[in-house]
Amino acid sequence: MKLTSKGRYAVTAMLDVALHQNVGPVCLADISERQRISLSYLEQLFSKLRKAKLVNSVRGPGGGYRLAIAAVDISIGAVIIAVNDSVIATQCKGEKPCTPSGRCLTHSLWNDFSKKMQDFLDSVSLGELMANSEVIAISKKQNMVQGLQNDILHTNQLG
Amino acid sequence: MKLTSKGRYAVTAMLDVALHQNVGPVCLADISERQRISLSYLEQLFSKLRKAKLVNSVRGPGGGYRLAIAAVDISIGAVIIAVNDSVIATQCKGEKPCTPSGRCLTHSLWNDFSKKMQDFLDSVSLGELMANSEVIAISKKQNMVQGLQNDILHTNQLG
DNA sequence: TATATACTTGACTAATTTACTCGGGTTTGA
DNA sequence: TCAAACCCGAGTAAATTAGTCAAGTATATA
Repeated sequence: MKLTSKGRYAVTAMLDVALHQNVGPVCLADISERQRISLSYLEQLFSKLRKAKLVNSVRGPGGGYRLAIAAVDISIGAVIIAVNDSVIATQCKGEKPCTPSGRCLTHSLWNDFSKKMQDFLDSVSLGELMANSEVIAISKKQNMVQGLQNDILHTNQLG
Repeated sequence: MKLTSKGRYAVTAMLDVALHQNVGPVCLADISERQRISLSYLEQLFSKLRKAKLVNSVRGPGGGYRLAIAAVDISIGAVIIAVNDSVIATQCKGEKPCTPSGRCLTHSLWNDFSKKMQDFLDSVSLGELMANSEVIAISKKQNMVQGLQNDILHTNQLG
């Protein structure tokens, strides 16, 4: 599992699709403009995302991409793995049985962590992020209204 | 937050120190041999780990590195950040107020995730990994003993 | 004090990956 | 038909990784 800006681009783009797909397929040109990612790079990323069955493509004018499944069913981990083709082969798999002086143990400890990491990334979905943000947005809005009301009250009391 | 093989090397090396420091400071040459990481590369990594106050160095013959604090107090996140000097500056920080058409929202969603990720990495410590592994090791040992006993019983019954 | 051990630092480099460009396709709605 | 959009592969500059080399400096110990 690798986590670089490539994965960030992919997740960002997927979030963009999730946010805009209610008005039909989302075309890459729009994502490119909104998220400032080069069109050709997006093409490469979406080629992989499509092969991973995370999005469906609609060709021709008015076409674009749609999520292949619900946003809540798409994990961040799946998106990141989809665009990082080379799976890191960390563990000393058979070739030379690892010096008994500690290498295997350290590797197995790293694998423990790697597994935890994977589980974590699989447990967070695009949909969850969006839902969280809605809650926060609503809460912020309420605070603003509250603040405004306080201001009005305050003004009234003073004036 | 970036997660590449550089971070893996750093965590692996720190685990090696944690596992061997009971017999005094651990020198880089030993880590290099056990974990198959080039000495010079380890020097670079430990220079950063030392600056991050995660290890202390002991110079001269018999010297090496020690954890600066207890293994349970060193998070994987801290180790990874220590060796990745360039913090990814994802968020559109002020420069141009982000097109209102969606960029800011997507970025803030990514930041939500990034925060979760950071919290997760901060929540796992070197010590925790080691403790887990001990439990697993003991359990494996018991299984082996059990298996051996079964073999003996079986042999006796047949012979 | 001499000396070997081991950390410290910085400059340099090959290999790899990332992020991107270019130039062509193909599909399809209007 | 035509233009919008996906599709595909080759190529490439920039960045990063992983590593080398060559000097140091500090210090335990003989």
